[in-house]
Amino acid sequence: MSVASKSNTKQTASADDSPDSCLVTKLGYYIEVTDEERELLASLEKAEQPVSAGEQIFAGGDKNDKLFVVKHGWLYTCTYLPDGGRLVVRVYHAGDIIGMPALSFNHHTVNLRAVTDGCLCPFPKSQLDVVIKDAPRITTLLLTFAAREEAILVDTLRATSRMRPEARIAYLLLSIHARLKITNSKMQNCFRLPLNQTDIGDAIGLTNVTVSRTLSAMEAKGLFKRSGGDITLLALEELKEQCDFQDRHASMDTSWFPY
Amino acid sequence: MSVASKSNTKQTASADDSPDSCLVTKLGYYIEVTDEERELLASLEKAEQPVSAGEQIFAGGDKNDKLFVVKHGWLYTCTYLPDGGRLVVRVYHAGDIIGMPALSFNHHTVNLRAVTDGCLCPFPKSQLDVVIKDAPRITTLLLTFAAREEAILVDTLRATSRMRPEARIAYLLLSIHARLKITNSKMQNCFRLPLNQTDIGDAIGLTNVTVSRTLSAMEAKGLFKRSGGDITLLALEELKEQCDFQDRHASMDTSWFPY
DNA sequence: CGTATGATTGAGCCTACTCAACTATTGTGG
DNA sequence: CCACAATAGTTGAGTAGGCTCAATCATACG
Repeated sequence: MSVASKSNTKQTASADDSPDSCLVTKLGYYIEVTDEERELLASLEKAEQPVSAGEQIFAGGDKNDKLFVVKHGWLYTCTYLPDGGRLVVRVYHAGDIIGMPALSFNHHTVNLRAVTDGCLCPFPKSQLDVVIKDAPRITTLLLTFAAREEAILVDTLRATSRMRPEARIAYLLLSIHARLKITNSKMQNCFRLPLNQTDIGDAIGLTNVTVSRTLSAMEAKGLFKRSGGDITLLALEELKEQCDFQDRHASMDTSWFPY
Repeated sequence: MSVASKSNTKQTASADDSPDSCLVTKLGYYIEVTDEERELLASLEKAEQPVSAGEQIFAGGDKNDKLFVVKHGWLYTCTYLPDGGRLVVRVYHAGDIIGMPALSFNHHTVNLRAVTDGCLCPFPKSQLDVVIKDAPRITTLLLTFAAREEAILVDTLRATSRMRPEARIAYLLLSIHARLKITNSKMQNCFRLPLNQTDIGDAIGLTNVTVSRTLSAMEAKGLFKRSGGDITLLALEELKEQCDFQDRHASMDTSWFPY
């Protein structure tokens, strides 16, 4: 599961960093990564671009020729509705690759904004070529990741468009929790949630008012505890049941992978 | 755009068939397909499995080791909510590959049901290996397709979770229209829509009652015309504006592809 | 300490839902 | 070819849940 650390990068800024490259940590959760593959992946993380809380990194419509590996920090992509409403599409953490959905387009389809200070590693789309030609296992994993995001987005659609506010909140908390656990093996049921209630609402189709009321009601029931910006999930099973939650991150069928 | 036809397959059952393999027709819309690639793709369509209207092909939870190419017919994937509600996730037509979102899982995440009589070509997941190892351009295209589905699903989420009934209907009609145009170059603004109003409602988060009222209101406005199961879009621009529609199918950035 | 941002709480409203009856269409067997 | 059944679509009336608007309270930061 975990990967022997041998890199000498010097980032220590955030709790969700690992001594190894974040990308390797994440991919290494699912497959064994060879030294050649490790080197190939490291080449995607050569450039560094620090970002600060609240900063917009790109906007929908901007020219789009790069992808980004998240080194640390929280970010989200969002899109605006004709009526001015906003939809938070996806929250990104260390080890995530940002930009895949727009691979096929010349221009970005969403806006990217940093929630906290952080660091991105931009690399050109065309650098995927090297991976595709030289590293079939990594390619397969990337394809599988992209396909999996579809399944996750369907879960989001299910929760966001058809469930009660309580269930939507439960879904959001559990999905963030499940994502964080992959690159943060020591994490238990407590994590920092740097989103405000408007962000949360925009992610699950509620107003900040309903989010506030619902969070209070759920906390009163003892489903979780808030303190500062931290969330502690107290009744995991009940939360899961409430929104019919499936963890799409914990395991993966790699039996059909090449080699 | 279109591909020189040279195959001698014998299907003529449905209007959306082409003399070439459906998969080649679809991929060939975006890149030039070489003869070797064509042969590789044909090997994915060797097996045939006829399906009849209403039939359930697999259910969520079933063992999942295959993908399917749609040869002809309409199908959809759907999932059920804890309260018994149903969500139609995606409609599939000739040339589509079914099952990508579940690539990473041992078990299906959704149910697959045939809307009309049709024909599927099942092939094992592991057959993707050959593509990944031998056909980097096809691999890139598959990766790009998977990533694009994410962008499309975000559009769906935007419409389904946050727009008025009229806009949702507009979105559904336009997205089906955009998909059909790819493998059906002669199609204009008229197409057969074999979904009933309950299916439509389950696809965009409305009840059949609201779908009925909304369809009637939109038809009265002259946005489209219904007759039998056929839909003719009369005011494309107005429909597009109503739901802020982006055609994710018509074009694709292939500039960064290998070779 | 003052300001800005974020969270909470209350009151009233609006839209799509539910429930229910009815009409239209399609398909099948006598 | 017609009669009947089953499925699909339409229409009306009443309801409820989350939204809007708005005021107040809490927290963080310079």
